[in-house]
Amino acid sequence: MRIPIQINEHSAEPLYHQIETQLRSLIISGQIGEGMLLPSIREFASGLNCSVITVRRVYQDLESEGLLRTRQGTGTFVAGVGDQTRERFKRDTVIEALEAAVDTGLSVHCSEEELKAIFMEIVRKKYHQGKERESGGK
Amino acid sequence: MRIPIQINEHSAEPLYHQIETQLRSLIISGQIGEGMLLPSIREFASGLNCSVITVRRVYQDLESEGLLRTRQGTGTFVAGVGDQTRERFKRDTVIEALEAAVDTGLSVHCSEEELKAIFMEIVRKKYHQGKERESGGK
Amino acid sequence: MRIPIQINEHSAEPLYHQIETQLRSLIISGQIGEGMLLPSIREFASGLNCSVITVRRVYQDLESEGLLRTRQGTGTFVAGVGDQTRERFKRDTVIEALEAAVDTGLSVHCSEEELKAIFMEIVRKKYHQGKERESGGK
Amino acid sequence: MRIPIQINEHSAEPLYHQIETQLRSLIISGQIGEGMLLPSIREFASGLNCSVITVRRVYQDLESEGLLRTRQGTGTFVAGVGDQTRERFKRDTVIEALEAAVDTGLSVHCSEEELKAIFMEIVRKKYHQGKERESGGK
DNA sequence: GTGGTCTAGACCACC
DNA sequence: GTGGTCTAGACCACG
Repeated sequence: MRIPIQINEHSAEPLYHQIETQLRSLIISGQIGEGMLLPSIREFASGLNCSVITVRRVYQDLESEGLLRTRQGTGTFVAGVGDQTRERFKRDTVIEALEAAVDTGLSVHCSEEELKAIFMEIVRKKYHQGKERESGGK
Repeated sequence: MRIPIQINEHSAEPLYHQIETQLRSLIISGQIGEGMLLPSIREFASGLNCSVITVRRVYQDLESEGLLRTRQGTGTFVAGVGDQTRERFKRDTVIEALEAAVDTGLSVHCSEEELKAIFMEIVRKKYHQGKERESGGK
Repeated sequence: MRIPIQINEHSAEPLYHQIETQLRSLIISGQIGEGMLLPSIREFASGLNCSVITVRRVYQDLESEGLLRTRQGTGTFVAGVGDQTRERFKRDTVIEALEAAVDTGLSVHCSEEELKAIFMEIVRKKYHQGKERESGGK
Repeated sequence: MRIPIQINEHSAEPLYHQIETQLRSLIISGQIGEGMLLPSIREFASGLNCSVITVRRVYQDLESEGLLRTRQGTGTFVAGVGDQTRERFKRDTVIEALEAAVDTGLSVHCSEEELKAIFMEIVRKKYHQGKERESGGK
């Protein structure tokens, strides 16, 4: 299976962290289903054009979070995530991200109205964009 | 003049970066006015309980962004940025923060409605909180 | 790879600035090609007989100019700048240098004819010198 | 007498050095004639909006070069500069400036033809501009 | 007094 | 191995 991960070379964010964040999202949002076999470390690393050490670290970290399970000689699988856990995680993730953004707005003294207006515009753009792409793909 | 900077010792965010971010906010939000003389690097460092080198780096970085101007033997000043530039700077900062948050929402397949609801709740809480504090302070 | 940098110990020009200027020239003149891996800061510092901090500063400054790109744990690379950008960069550098020289001529009331004559003589000498050295080297 | 000095606040060049360079040019090019009384340190400093210490340093430096002469209680005068000295100085100054510019051209691998073309253009612009201004002033 | 430069050395995170 | 951060401390140049 092909795992859709986007690497941003120019970001200051460490490679392993970019991969972890995205893979975690894919698992928890259910886009990579429970029990599914992930690519081998070498295969994944080659696909991402990065070091095997980096992928190994990602698998280890997510395993220690309980999201993955490794079976010697067999491979790495997606562990079971309860619906309740999934929902709570999604919500927590979103809340954290939005709070950070609102804090930024507050720090530069952006008015409540302006912040809301900009937010609505961005949501409209990004969610609409996605729908168009889906429709286009049919 | 006393510059209100909050340092979080336990954060993974580098010291110099915390200071930079906050000082940048103070400048572009206009809370530190154009032409104002900032504390000397030694004085500031002592106040923040950090090395002079760290403060120097902050001043240097913000100077290379065009927000500060320093003259040897004289001190470091807030550079003159037009209101227009400041507004653009402010808007860009907010847009960037909100886009990151909405991207996060998209990545975990959060619905548009849920995202908006959570956002409104957070804004209400944070902006209201501020007002209460202001009223309480009177 | 060996980077040819000449340090002048006795100059009033700061060390880091000498290195920056020369390294910038090597990059924008295309002598160090796009994507090339530069020496590690420790290696470079040892070769230049200076502190790692000084080299680090050079790499950092050139990165903020967009000429270099560095990734933690991997190294520092020459950033991809288009030929167009490089040409503009080159031309700007030369124009700036020549304008400063002509301004000097004007400030001491040197006549247009004399200035041109001296310029031609210097160009002839320096460009010819270079060619002789190349021929001599064969 | 009003001494025409232009200070560039944004330059990294130290204040005293900017003043020295320009005053030296004015004296050696003969625009401030031999024996002329310069403004008092305080007066000059006030006119330039800088510290008296800075002007004092300028006068001292130029005096030690033999270009100025200070008489206790009387003031600072322009010392005599022989025509020969004046001519040699002018020439040396111009040569030094042009050599630096040509070196820059060489360092970025600018071709001889291009360098000459850019130079001619700049000379034409700057010398012509001056003449126009003179004519316009009449 | 101010900022500007450079050093040696430490510890951490990343690959 | 790589770069990233931070420290203490020195010395110089500027105003």
